[in-house]
Amino acid sequence: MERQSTQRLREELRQTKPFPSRAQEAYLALLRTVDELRRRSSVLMARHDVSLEQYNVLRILRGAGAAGLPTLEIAGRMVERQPGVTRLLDKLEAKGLVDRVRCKEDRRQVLCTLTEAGRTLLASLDGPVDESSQRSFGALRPEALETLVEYLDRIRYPELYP
Amino acid sequence: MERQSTQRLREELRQTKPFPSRAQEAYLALLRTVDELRRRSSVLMARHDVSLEQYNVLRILRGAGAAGLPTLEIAGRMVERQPGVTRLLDKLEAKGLVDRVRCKEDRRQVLCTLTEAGRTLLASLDGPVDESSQRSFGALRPEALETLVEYLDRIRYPELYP
DNA sequence: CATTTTTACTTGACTAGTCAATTATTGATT
DNA sequence: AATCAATAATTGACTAGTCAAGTAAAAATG
Repeated sequence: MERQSTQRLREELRQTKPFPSRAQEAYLALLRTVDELRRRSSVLMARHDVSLEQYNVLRILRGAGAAGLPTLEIAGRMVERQPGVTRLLDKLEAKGLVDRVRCKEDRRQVLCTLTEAGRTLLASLDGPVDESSQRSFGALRPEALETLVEYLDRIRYPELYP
Repeated sequence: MERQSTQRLREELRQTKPFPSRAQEAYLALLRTVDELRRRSSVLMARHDVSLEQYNVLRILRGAGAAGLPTLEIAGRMVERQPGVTRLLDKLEAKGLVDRVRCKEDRRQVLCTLTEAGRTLLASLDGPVDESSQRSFGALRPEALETLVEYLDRIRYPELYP
């Protein structure tokens, strides 16, 4: 089990030396896994001429409903920083997938909403995305998935788990 | 018909629950965790004016020893594609951390080796990197780390775990 | 009120990554 | 040997992300 996966990771990296520590082995496995997952879903998005990151923005906006969301709020729900989100929105607006309107109540904010085109594009991606996700995570039982999420939480917030 | 109603149901779930499925929750947790880990180590590298990616190239070269490695071989041990590695090497060579010499036996290849400066820089990062890694993964017991690596392996190779 | 501080977003200058096309060299095939 | 295919690396044109600095509007303060 463990020995097997260590072996495979070593082969994958074509590395002869053992890992300096288990922690670093886990770190590399994390990087590789996320990269692989990104690649798998990017293929789906590419067919609709949006990037994975643009897709994530669209999905957040759909979750927010008709009221829309200000830019900073979108950034808060993503991994990226504000400037990156502004630039993503620039592109999405140019493609007609998102509307941006300066908020009447607070003219500093810019409210972003999905256009009809954006909603349609998202809808056509729902099936494929879900299938791909099931394919990737299907090898883990629900309890394993739960454990995985807990472990990842611990890594992100080590101070909460002494 | 059937398809539409499941879609509607899914959308309803999305509004009430934060995650449409455990798989997607795990996916997001993975993205966030890797991003956080990248940030933590980037701070260390930044003090020596190299990026995390440049550091990874240096470490691979150290692992390869005095013989050095051709560009494509470095790329093979990383997450990135060749063009990205060429550009990373451009910057590392400009900083005097890496030497590049066209290989005598096969003039298509370019052999890359660490310079003394590169070796010194790496050495001074060893301690901090290991500490940071222990801090991040310290919240997981060794058995948990093993399990984590195994789960990640399953995600990358779902077909091997039916 | 006028002034300062904070907030929301944008822009500039960078690093980094991708795919597709290009160059140089090696190897294989008539 | 002349040609054609494969391989190694690079370059071009893109997307995306970062920090730091700038703009504009709202809130807080004196």
